[in-house]
Amino acid sequence: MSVELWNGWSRLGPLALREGQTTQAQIYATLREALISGYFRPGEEISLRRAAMVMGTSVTPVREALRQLESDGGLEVFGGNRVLRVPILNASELLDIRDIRINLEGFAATLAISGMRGSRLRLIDNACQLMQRAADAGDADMYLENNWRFHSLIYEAAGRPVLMSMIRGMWLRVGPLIRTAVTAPMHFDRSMDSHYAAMEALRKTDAAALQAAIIRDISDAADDLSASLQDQVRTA
Amino acid sequence: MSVELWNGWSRLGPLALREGQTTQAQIYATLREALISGYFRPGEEISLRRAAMVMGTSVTPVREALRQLESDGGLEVFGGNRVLRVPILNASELLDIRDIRINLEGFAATLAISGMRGSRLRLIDNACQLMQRAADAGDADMYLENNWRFHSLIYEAAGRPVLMSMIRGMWLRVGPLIRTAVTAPMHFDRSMDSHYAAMEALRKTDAAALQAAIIRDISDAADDLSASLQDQVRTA
DNA sequence: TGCTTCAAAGTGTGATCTCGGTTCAGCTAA
DNA sequence: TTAGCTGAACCGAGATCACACTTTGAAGCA
Repeated sequence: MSVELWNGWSRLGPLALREGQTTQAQIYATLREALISGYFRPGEEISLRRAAMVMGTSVTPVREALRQLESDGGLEVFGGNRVLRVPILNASELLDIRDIRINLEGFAATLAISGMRGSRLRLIDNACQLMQRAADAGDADMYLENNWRFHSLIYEAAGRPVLMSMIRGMWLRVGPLIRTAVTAPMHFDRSMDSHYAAMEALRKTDAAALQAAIIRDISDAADDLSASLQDQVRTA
Repeated sequence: MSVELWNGWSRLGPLALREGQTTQAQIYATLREALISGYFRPGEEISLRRAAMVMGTSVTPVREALRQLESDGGLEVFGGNRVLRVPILNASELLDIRDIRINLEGFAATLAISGMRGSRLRLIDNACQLMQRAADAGDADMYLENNWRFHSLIYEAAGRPVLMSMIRGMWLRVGPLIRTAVTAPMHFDRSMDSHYAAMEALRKTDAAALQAAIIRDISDAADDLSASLQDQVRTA
């Protein structure tokens, strides 16, 4: 196991133990955020013992957290040794996920309009501006963070917790790929076009237009993800 | 803890250890099927040690299986003691789940037409007939078993594993309620109407008609579930 | 009779240990 | 030089134990 493969852990550290939450829940939340943010590369292996060492706990809570992530599709077992790794998606799985996202996030968008308040709209607008700034500066970290914030703020307005958790599950699966997708030519520009269209639809409280903008964003992203899939195979 | 609450376990027994599968995976699969089939009532508590005793294993694999089910929404933590129990859904969660099902299962239905083969169609027809027979005999167990088989056979024809797993997750959440829903007046008749409509659409390879039949089935079931929700609150 | 108290039983959580298996570097022998 | 072997290191899986906490029910008191 080369150290280079473990760069995902370099952004993480020992757990800052908070009361009222189980260790397992904190590890799960930490790793899920890391996966959505693309800290781990597709194919990167996650070892129980090493993870426990980084987190400063025993393997027991780590195991349960990783098992949960496996159940969510954020990790997969690999090889005869049953090592857990970040899934390497193929084209058909990507298509599968894209269509689910179009259905669920498109539906959430139509519901979001009626649940939209001024304060939330300002937060969404803020996230949109920060994305633009990140795109101008070429800051992928800042861009991805605010991209998730932008979308989740919209979907949360739908007031559907179960729907929200399913959407989050989809982002967990594509997270590790997104970081490579943003390097696609013109990705920022095309993506921001959809985001501005969504903002306009939100201001006009036009549910159909918002849904269309969201669906276009997902479709464009899926195209770039497919392209980065080729790179991934080529460099593997 | 009264023994009466534990009737869900009476249908389960010690694990028949199969090779090539981890104990944890077998426990998870067993309990998920039991939940989908409605063996456990909403609010029923699941204890690690008791479950381990029934399964004939230690608590470790049971713990991971239950944690996974909690992550899927099939179980929830309850009270200060963090006991796991079968979730008691409220009306808004039911609405949330219904709409997700309409989106995902409706979408899967449209895809299923092109992936349909004669052999699969015969299996679906068989499940439909068994459902009718169970409805005539008032056999809820047999009805529910073939209901899930009927629907899953259709959705699997879409050839979308991720979509399929998300649909299964939704059934896991409503499973414990369905058993009480089938006692609703005319439930069998209305449900079988939709099923026959689906069969006809399958034979005509009419995607739109199949989608409409599935959506109607889900909507009707949701109405009966809401009604059974009232009973649940009243008897609690 | 009704209330408080307290101990026993039950709960999940996390750490530790053993086990069987895989992986891989380094050595031996052809 | 290379094919094959070997042993150390590492992996996850599962059992067991200690611990803190909650629940519960019966005893004891007002």
